[in-house]
Amino acid sequence: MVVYAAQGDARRSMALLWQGGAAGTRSGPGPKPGLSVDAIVAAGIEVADAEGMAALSMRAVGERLGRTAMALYTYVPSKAELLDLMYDRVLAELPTEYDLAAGWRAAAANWAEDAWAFYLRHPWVLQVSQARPVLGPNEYRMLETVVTVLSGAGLPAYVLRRVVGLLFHFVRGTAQTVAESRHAFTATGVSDEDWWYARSAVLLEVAPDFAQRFPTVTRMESEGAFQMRDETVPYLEQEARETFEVGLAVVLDGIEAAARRTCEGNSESL
Amino acid sequence: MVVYAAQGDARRSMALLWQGGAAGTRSGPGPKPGLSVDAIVAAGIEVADAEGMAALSMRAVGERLGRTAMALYTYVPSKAELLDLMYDRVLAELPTEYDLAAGWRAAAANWAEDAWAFYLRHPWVLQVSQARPVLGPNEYRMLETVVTVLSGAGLPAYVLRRVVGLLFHFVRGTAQTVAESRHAFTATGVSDEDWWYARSAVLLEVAPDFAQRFPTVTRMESEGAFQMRDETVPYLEQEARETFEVGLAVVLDGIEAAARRTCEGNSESL
DNA sequence: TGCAACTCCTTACAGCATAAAGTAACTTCG
DNA sequence: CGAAGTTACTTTATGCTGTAAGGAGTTGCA
Repeated sequence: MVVYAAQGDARRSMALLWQGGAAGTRSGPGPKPGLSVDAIVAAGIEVADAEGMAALSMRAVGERLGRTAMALYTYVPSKAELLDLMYDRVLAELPTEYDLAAGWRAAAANWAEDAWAFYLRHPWVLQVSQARPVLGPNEYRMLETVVTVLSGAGLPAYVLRRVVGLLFHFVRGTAQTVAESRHAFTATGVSDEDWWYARSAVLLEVAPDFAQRFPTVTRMESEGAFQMRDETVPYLEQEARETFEVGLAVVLDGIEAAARRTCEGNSESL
Repeated sequence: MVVYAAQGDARRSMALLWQGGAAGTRSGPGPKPGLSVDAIVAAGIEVADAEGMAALSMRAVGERLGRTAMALYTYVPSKAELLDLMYDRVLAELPTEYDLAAGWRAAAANWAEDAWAFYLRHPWVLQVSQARPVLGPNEYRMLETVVTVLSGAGLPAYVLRRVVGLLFHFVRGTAQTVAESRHAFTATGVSDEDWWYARSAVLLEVAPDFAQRFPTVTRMESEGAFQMRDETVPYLEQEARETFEVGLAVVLDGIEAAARRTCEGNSESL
């Protein structure tokens, strides 16, 4: 389930994002507002954190506030705008200050670690589409942070801009695997171990020639066999964690290599 | 919209995946089957290719075959299993042979290019969850291909396994940006250019202090400004394409660095 | 000729976003 | 002080979704 940014009235959504719910309190006729944009956004985040993106419905958010779904439409133009606001609000949690004294590489690793933890705290954020982004203040704040950290590598602006994308895709992708693994557990009640055990047994039955058909995979699986580090953390989650750690090192190595090439003066020889 | 793999009867789904719809033709009482698993899977792929994952409904697939939605349940246990079959079937399109004579790096770049094109031909594939994977024959075939190609780098199995994950996350992530950008266009009719033009105008109104608040981003945007290469390809799509190209080079550099460290004998010093 | 098996259809249900219309509360103006 | 106008919120309704339940019609074998 990918959820797309609101494509309606740009002026209204951007005002909600950048100027908060109200630009000055209202004082006209009619009953006093019992809700606020802020309260609705907060309730939306609570629902999404607790039950996931699929459970985020206008009914659910309204219910949490003691209202019907339709009551929310007084404050928020549509579900898409509500999600934009939730997304930008929750991004405020991310730190912005990273010590560059120990080098950009350590700072970048720390940022990636914080972002990873953030995505796992709010896994629904991974389902917000990245094309045609929300363009809220906290999205730019996060971007400013990453760009500042990676600027230390001394890449030309052209490369820097794309490397930021690479880092985002990588962190989001690995975090998503963990998020989906957790979702599968809560949805089915079957642990990663039990799932894998059952599946691989059936796999052997159904494809007895597996090792002949896929020799390289078979060899890698046996030689690079996974070592359980922590019995309390599910199998697939530990795998994803190691992909994150090893992959991050590889990505940072790659950035260093690109920077080195820049210094040697032939930054365009990709 | 992430769609998860079927979690039902493992034996039945795996048999469908590995042994085709029927293990031997049926010859008992009752009317002759008018459909087949193959035909249903093909129709599903057609729907998903043409209208996207969100439009893939049992009703839509049935309609394409001149049946009702419920007719499909005679052949396929549920929508989740149908999607597993669609996923594995469509993966058969990917090439498996890459010439390693020119080095693993060129082969890996070629594979990434083919995978990127594949994902953009079938963007709905990007919405199939990667945790608790489908485990079909073509998924393993693709994995075998990638592992074979990357084996050329001489990484230890432990690292190789994780690097495969990195490469997948990266290719899928960049392709997804393009897929979502295209989706946004067909869904709204607004081009990337028009969208960005309208949004950035409002952004200036609503955040006049943008350059002070986000100086590093502002500097990167102006220095690394995007140069339109091809007027016929949308803006965000060209951006994503460049992230793919630059990012791929960085990732392959990183793999080379990891391999070099391995040769020097301290592969674990990440 | 029955009977069992099988394909396929109709109907039904709960849940989704949101349009439209109605009710009640509140301020302001005459 | 009462009417008018504005606003908060509710109810109702529409067309989607996956799939459970039950029924109709077709076929092969006893």
